[in-house]
Amino acid sequence: MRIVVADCSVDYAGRLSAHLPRAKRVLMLKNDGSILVHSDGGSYKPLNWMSPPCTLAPLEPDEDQLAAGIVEAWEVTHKKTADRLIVSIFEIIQDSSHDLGVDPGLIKDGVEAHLQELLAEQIDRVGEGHTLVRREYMTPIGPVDILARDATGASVAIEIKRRGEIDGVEQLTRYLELMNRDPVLAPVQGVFAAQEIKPQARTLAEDRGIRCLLLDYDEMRGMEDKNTLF
Amino acid sequence: MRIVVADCSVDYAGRLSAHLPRAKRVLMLKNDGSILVHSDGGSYKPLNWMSPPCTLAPLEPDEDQLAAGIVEAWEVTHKKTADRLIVSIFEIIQDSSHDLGVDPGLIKDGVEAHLQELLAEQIDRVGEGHTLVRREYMTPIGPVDILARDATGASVAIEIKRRGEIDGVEQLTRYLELMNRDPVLAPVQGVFAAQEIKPQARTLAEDRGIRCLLLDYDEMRGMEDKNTLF
DNA sequence: CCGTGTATCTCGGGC
DNA sequence: GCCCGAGGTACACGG
Repeated sequence: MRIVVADCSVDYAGRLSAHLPRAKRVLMLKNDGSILVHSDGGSYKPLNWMSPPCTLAPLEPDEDQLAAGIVEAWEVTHKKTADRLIVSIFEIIQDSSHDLGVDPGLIKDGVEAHLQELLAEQIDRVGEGHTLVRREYMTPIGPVDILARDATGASVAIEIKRRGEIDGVEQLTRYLELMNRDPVLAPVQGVFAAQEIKPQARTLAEDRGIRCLLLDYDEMRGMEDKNTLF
Repeated sequence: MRIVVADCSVDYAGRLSAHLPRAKRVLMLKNDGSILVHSDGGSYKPLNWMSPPCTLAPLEPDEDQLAAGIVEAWEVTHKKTADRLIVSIFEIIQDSSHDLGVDPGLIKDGVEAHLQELLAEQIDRVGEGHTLVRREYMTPIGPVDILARDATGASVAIEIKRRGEIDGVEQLTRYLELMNRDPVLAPVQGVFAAQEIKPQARTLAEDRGIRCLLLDYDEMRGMEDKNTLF
């Protein structure tokens, strides 16, 4: 990792063309050849960047550039696409390098995948006597989160969201339409399960005959603990 | 802007909980109080971060932490949500500050709007004998990108995307449903035009009788150049 | 202020 | 490898 603070301008050509006028910025050069150009504002997104895999090479400034005050220039090119980023440096204010080693990486906890896992284990939360057929049941337009059967053996397609909004109801509707054409599955009942269901989503779902199910994450996790600890 | 290279561990609690085990990393502290935690890999996204508006305050390490080798700790709290990020520092390897000033910002040359403009000019790409009615044809639920007529005079509604995905098909479907209720327009044929159409989107579109049209941006731009240069 | 649509999205998982 | 869904999405633009 090399960190350079410099007065510079930047030009990018790839999916779009973009230009950064001359200003003081922080350039972060990672070991994989990638580069981030950060200013003192914005959020975590750099003003401009090049994602790996890419290579950084020095460019020889021509006479015009030297006359304009450019003391150094870098060309960062992507290895697979034609993306190109050029940093023109007017002054280097700080330049330091550090060996950071390989990062152990982020450990995350508590997302949608976990909800799906829990509901698959506790499928009777969908209704008494329900049984799991499989998670991520594939259809030509994407995977249904959970396919189950109710006590009578009828198919139940379950879409799980952390926050249930209209998009999720649309998604489930598409699956249901397709699955109901399959004589082996039809008729398929839809269940929209989420930790929180927006009123508009609930209205739309119920209007389409889709059942809504609120999930209590803490309670479900508690159940799991009970199952695993004893 | 303060840049700290340090041996540290990080804990985050907010929408999710996350933990970064002890390792050498780069900490970028922006003037608005926000912080980015970067490693030497990944892309422009930090391992962890806090977006503005937020405040950074030093935490006094307790005995256990001091015994564990923590020499300093920071608490970064979001001003509106309950998000909290804690950086525990075992060793500071480098610490520097710079006044970067306000950045003039990125100047983009877009592509998205240009596609619509080009297709309106080259409307026969939709089909022989097609004529443009108008761009951004307003409906009660939003503007259709292009309304045209085919060689027989029948209405054609065109939705344009750079990348055609399922959402775009849904959007066009809603427009078509509405427009087909208007006796002046009906029947309206749907055309889903994009530089790239995902298989699932194509499947859904064709299932709904919507025609898919691949757009070649370079070719279309080339046509335009020919028109404008000579 | 909030919703909507886009993104050089990034990131992870399945096939 | 591609394709797809999710995101602490971020971000601009419109109402």
